[in-house]
Amino acid sequence: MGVDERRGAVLRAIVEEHIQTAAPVSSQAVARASGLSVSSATVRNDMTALERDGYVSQPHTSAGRVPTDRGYRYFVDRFAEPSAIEGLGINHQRAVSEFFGGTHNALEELLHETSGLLARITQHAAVVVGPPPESARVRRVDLVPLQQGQVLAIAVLSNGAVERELLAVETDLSIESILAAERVLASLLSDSTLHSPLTPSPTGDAAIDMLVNAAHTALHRRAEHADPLYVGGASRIAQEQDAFSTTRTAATLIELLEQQVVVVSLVRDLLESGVTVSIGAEHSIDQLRDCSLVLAPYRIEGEVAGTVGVLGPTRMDYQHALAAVATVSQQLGSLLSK
Amino acid sequence: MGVDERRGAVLRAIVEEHIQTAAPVSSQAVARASGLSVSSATVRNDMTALERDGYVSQPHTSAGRVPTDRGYRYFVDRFAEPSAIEGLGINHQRAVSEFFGGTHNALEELLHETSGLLARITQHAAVVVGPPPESARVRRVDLVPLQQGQVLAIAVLSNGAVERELLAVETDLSIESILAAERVLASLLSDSTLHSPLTPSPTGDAAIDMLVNAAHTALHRRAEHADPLYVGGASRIAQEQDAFSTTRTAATLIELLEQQVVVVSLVRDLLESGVTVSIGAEHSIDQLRDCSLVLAPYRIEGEVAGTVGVLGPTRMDYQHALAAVATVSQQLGSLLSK
DNA sequence: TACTAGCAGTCGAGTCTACCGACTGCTAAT
DNA sequence: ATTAGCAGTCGGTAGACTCGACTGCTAGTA
Repeated sequence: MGVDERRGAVLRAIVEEHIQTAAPVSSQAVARASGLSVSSATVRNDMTALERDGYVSQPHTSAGRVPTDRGYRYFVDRFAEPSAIEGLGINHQRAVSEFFGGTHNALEELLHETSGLLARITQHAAVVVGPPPESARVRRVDLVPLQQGQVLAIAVLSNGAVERELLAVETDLSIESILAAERVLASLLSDSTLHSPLTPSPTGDAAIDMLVNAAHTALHRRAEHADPLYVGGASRIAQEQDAFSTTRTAATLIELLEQQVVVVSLVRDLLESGVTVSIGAEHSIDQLRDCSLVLAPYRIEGEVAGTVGVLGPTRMDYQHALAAVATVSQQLGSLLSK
Repeated sequence: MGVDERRGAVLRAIVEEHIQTAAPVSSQAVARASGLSVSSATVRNDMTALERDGYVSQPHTSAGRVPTDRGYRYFVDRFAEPSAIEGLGINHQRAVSEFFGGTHNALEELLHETSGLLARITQHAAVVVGPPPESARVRRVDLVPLQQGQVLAIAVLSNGAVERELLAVETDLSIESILAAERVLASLLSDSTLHSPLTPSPTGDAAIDMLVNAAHTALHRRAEHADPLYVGGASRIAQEQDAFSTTRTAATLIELLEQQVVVVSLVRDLLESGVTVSIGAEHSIDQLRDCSLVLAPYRIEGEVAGTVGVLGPTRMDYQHALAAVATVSQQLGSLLSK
């Protein structure tokens, strides 16, 4: 076995040990657990080399080594990815099967529950990005008068999502005008996407045209909103005392998840550049400096429709997280394709 | 000034001081800040009496006094309630006005944003319980076929809420049958509540009847679900380091909010017995032992429709919280009544 | 050249002590 | 009834000390 190969094994042992114990890993522990038959002194030499190259670091002089972001990165690229699918225990596999085998409700609820499932099996916070509204076709458009001067515009999409916008209208608008506008919108939008650039053609009746336009732009605008995000198990973040030093950082993280938009765009950016695991400060969101994000896109009828992901401390079980997101995304995709 | 009156003033000073400083309050501090012109020795005598009666307690022998749940209770009943509405600063009042003056979307989004507003001005977690589905009348029923064998049943309610249920149907169901079922449901449910005990009368066509029944029971069941809960500012809980000793308890609290059901029924129970402020262990939810809950129902056209509330540590600014929930609930109610 | 054994050095963490200061409770005086 | 003053209690902090878990280095070995 060459030196480089052994150093990889040492790094691997350091990462695996550190994931388990959360403490700096000593040369002795590596010599004992790595399966290599070398002395701790040799391991120490390798460790100094690994430290020189930036894969591990020392909290203080007389302590063991802790992996750096770079160390985790090497570990994930080299050791974790291949066996992703098998890495899920039988219990978790069964939980996933039961979940997707059971009955579910409309899209939004399903996605929300999926985030809960992922959080449960990984013990970390989980996110699910829903399919963007423009990916589905309009199946139905309703204009429902609620009170004087208020009309609710509703679009039912082919994936089961429902988009709504509340419109303010003139109070003397007749039921007949609303029905007429509804018909115009239905013929305009049916089987196209909300995002489609069609413009309504005037009917001649100004009141109807105004309502049609208002509803059309409102629904159109909604389709351009950020994709919907579902967060599960945010409370796990507060449990990870050791990883997120101050409670302040934990609170900041939870707040970030509440705001949604930052996370959604980060997830999108990462996947667009083909990244499925983002470790520590690799991305540019300062508040997520101490976190890793493990992602897997899910496909509906072959097309990428959304993403499931796990958000945990950099010191997380990547094998397990990768296996979890892979399994869940695959099952979710096939359920939604059905 | 009688002795009892002075003791009340001492208790009041202790509570107010403790709310500000989060530390045990000494007799000196009370003598200085209470506005009473008595010596600290007199205050000490009153403090022992207050302790004997269970209003305050001493963390250890040589420390100041801390209010007990009972102390807070006396404070809230005696000093806080009267001036509730005025207790909101001008900045917060403006924030509320701006919020309710702006435009909003369909009901669910409005309620969610309201919880965020309340969290922002109180600096605590906030909850909003939405109007129960059965309180609104059905304005529209849709049966939208999504894919082979799937029909989405949608009910639009008069308050702008939309209830959905996904139905599994036989794959060879014709569009005409679905439309026929939709008509039956529409005439059955229109202008009644989802909760209404009407039963559909058979049409003679078995396929149609089956679909009608499935949709009807599904929507009916949904109306019996717990009322919807919107949580804002859950991250504030993690920020309150001193109040929730371990991070464990903070995590438990956030988890409780995620689960929704416990909180919803607690809020309902409290309001039904006329309680608007629940302090510490007064209620029976063990995880909320160190929390207080400040509630205010909001009314839509005179009828109680839901609740807004603030969830914080027992050591919270009750004056401010009461003012905040009072103002927000009032404004929310009048917006929804409009 | 590659590895190992062993020793000296470093530093964090835990323990013990002493001390300071912030309180209270009590008593005697007003 | 109130107050001033004093003695007593106890938590928190700082310093000294020890323990032990590491590493880095050097000299020796295959």
